[in-house]
Amino acid sequence: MMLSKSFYNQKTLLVAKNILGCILARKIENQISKYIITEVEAYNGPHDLASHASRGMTERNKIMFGAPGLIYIYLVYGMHYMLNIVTEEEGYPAAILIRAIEPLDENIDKNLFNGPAKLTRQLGINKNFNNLAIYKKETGLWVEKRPEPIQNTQIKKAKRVGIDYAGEYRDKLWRFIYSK
DNA sequence: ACGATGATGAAC
DNA sequence: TTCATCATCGTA
Repeated sequence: MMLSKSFYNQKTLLVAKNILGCILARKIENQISKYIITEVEAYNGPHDLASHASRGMTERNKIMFGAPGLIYIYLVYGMHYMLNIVTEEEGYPAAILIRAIEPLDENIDKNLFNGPAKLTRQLGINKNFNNLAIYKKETGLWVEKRPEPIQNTQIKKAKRVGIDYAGEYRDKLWRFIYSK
């Protein structure tokens, strides 16, 4: 069952926690592969100094100000695409960054997907996905509800990675990690 | 510990 | 138009 647009129109920290354990599905040439979402980060609002949106709207980050459920892709370090999903109502800039997923197929090497750049590379996700809707199957990328419930004790909180410049927001525990 | 690698945004 | 910066990763 695919998560609908309304799922993403909730508080960003809630979306971050609730998407853990859900299934990320990718369809390439009629082949569907599925992965458990295991790690995400929240980039929350105009005041979050770690967020691209903290210095106002630009050509790159304008998707973050858009409707919930839109895909925000950007390139870092000249070579890595980052996969984000926009949260909350239009006009409020926020998104979650997908940092790690785990293949349902146990035969596939998990280590290929345990990083935000590694997973986009594996799934063939690039700038073409920017501004597409993750709640539409024709995008070829969607999220399905949790196959089984998870406990709060399975969710670890941590500081976000690579944002030491973010002042008072540097130490926010806005990174969420799901472990079985 | 460090270099790869290029789009982005702000300054000039 | 230039220039510093960067929500990372693989190799050392």
